Amino acid sequence: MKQDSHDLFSPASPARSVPVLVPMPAATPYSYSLPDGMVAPPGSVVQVPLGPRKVVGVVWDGGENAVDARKLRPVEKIFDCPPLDPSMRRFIDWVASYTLSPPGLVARMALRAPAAFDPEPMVEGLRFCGHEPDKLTPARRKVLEMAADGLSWTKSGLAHAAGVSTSVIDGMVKQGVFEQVFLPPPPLVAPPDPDYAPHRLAGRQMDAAEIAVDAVKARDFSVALIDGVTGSGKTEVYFEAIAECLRQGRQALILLPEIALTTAFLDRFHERFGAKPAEWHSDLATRTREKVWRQAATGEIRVVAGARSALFLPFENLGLIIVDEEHDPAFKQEDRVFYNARDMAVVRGRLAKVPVVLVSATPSVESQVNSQQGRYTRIHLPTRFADAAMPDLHLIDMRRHPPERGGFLSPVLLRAVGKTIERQQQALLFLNRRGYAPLTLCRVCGHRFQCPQCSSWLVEHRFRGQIQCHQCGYAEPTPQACPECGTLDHLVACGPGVERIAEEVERHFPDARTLVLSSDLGGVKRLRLELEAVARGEADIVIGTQLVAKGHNFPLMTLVGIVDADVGLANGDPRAAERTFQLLSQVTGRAGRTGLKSHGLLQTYQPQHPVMQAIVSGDADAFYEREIVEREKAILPPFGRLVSIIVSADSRAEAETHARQLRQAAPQASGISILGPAEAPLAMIRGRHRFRLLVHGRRGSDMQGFVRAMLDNGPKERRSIQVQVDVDPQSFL
DNA sequence: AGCACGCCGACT
DNA sequence: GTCGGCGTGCTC
Repeated sequence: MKQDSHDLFSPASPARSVPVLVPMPAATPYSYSLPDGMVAPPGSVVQVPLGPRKVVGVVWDGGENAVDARKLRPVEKIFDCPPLDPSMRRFIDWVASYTLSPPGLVARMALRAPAAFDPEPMVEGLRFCGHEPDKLTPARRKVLEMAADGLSWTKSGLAHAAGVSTSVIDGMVKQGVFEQVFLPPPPLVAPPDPDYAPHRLAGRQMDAAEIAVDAVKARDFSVALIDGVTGSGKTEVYFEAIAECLRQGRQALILLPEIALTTAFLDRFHERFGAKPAEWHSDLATRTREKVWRQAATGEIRVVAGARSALFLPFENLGLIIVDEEHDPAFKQEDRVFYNARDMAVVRGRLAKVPVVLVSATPSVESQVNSQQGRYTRIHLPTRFADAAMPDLHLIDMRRHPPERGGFLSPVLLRAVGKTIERQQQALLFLNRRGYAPLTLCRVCGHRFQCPQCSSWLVEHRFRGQIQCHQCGYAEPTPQACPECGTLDHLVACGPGVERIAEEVERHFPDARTLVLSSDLGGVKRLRLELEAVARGEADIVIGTQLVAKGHNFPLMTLVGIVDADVGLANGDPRAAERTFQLLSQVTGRAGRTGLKSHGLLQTYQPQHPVMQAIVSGDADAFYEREIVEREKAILPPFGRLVSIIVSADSRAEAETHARQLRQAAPQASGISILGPAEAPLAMIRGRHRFRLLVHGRRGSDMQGFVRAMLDNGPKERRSIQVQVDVDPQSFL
C-alpha cells in the first residue's frame, strides 16, 4: 500500500536507483541510478562516480535515504566478480554498528584489493598442432618431446621443461608448429590435501581433535577454545578440524597475529597438507593480494592464513575460522575502524553458520569466562607432546643478586648464559623495551627529554642515533648538549632497553654472536629472515623484545632470561597482571622443546608477587583461572553487558546519535552513558566506569593537552573523545 | 576517506 | 612576486 501511494508521486518513468556503499564516512549508503539494462543485485561490486573521482562500492540492501532524484549519478560499471553474499553483508552491517563506524569504511576493508574485481586476464599459451618444424635441431626435438602430448603450455614453462631458451620456441612459433591458446590463470597455491600426511596425535590430543572435528561436521555455528601450553599440540589438533573442513569441500580461515605468520608456520601446514595456505597480510605485493582476494572469492583457494584483515575476505564457501594466539592484542585494530578480530571472528562465524576455534596457551580473560559459562566449548591440552619438556623456571631475587654497577644483568643470569653458550646452545634474553634507554636526562640541570607532541619520555635509540617517542612516532637526532642549560656531554641514559642489554652482553661475552631482535630494526621481511637465522643456530645470544614471544620456535634455545620481569606490572592498566602472565608464559614457552634440559630465569624485584609465583610454580593454569580471571572479572565491566561511554567535546548531539545506535543494535545492553568532558573524569575517579580512553586527533595535535584540559574541565576543544571498553561479542548475537 | 578550494607565511 | 602549509566543506 505504501508502495502504491509512493508511486503516485513518482515521475512517469522513474529512474531505477540502487543504494551503494561508498568508501566514505557517511552513515547510510548513497543512491545511484541504474542505466537501462544494467542488473545489479545487492552485493554487486560496482564502480561509481564520487565527487571528482571514481570509487569502488558495493550495492547494498536497505538503508537508502531519500535524495533528490536529480542528484543521482549513474553506476558506471559492474565488476565481473562474485557479489558479496548476504552473510558477508550482514557481517559488514554488524561490524559497522558495533564499532560505531560508517558502513562504507567497513565495506572498504572487504574490498582492499585495488584491481581484483575483474577476472584475471587469461595467460597466453601454446599447443602443438601437428606441424613438424622444417629443421629438427636437438633443441627443437627436446621441445617437441615435451609438447607432443597435445596439452597447453606457457612459453616459459615449456622452455624450462625442455631445458632450452625461449628463443627456440619463438622460432618454432614462427613456423606454425604451435597454435596460440588462452589458458586460465594458474592457481596461486596448490589445493591442500586433507589426507596428505596423517596426523600423529595421541591420547588427549585425539579426544581434543575429535571435538574440533565434530564441530566442523555439525556445519553450524559454535565456538571452541583450545588451550594448552606451548608444544602441547594445539596446532596439530586444529589442523584436523581444517582437514575435515577440506573434506567437506569448504574453505578454512586461520587468523594469526601478523608476526606469527612465519615460514615456520607455513612449512608446518605444508608438511600436514602437502601445500601451503594462501597468505594474507599487510606486506603482500599488490598483485599477490589481488590474486588471493579473487581466488578466495571464487573458491579456488581453500585455506587462507592471514592477519586480522583476512577476516574481511569474501570467501565463497567458508566452513571454519581458526583464531590462533587468540589472546594477542595485535588482533585489535586501533585506527579508522576499531575492532578486535577475535571477537569479530565469532560474529562472522555466527552469521555464516560456521564453527570458530579460538586457540591460545594463555587465553584472554574474556574467552576464559565464556568457556567457564559454557558458551564456548573448552578443549584443554594439559601436557607437552612426547618428550618436549617444559623448562624449569626460577626467580632471581634482584635484591639478593644485584647486577654490578652500571649493569642490569644479575651475576646469576650471566653465569647461566655463559654455561649455555659453552654447550653450543642458545640463550634468549627478553626485555620488553625497545631502544637503548627509556629515559634520558641532563646530569647538570635535571632536564628530562620529553616528547613535544605528547609529553611521554623520549627513548634513546643509539643504533640509529635518535631519540624517539614510542607514543606518537616523533623523533629527532640525539642531541649532544642539554637544550635546557646548554651543557655538553652531560646527558645520562636511565634504565635499560634491548640495545643497552646487548652492549652489556657484548662486554661479558665478546666472542659470542649476539643479535638484537626488535620491531624497529627493519620491516617484516627482514625480521622473518632473522628469526629463521636464529632458528638455524646462527646466533648464540639473542636479545629480543616481545616479538620473540610470538609463534616462532627456536629449537636450540635452552635458556630464557627475563631481564625485567616486573616491567608492566605497575603501569596502571587493569589488565597488567593478565598481560604480564601471558607475555612471560609465551616467552618462557619458547625454550624446552628439544628434549634437552632447559631453564628459564626471571629477574625480579618482587619475588612474592602472585604472578611471579604462578609462573614459576607448576600450578600456573589453575592460578590463571582462579586469580587473574576472578580479579579481572571484577575490574572489567560485567560480561554480557556493553558499557560504552562516548565523551564528545564538540557535539553532544553526535554522541546521542551514537548512543541511540548502540542501544538499537544491542537492546539487551545496558550501562550506555554519555558523559561530557566534565563528568567523565569524575566517573573514572568514582570508579563507576572503567574504560580506556581513545583520543582521536591528528598527528601533531596536542592530544595530551586536550585530555589535560578535559580533566581540568577547561575550555571545550574541537576534538571528540570516544571511550570504549572491551566487550564480549557473544551477547549481541 | 579523499579532494578541491582558500587563505596566510618563507622563499626559488 | 609564487609555493605550500592546513582549516573547511563536499561528495548520491
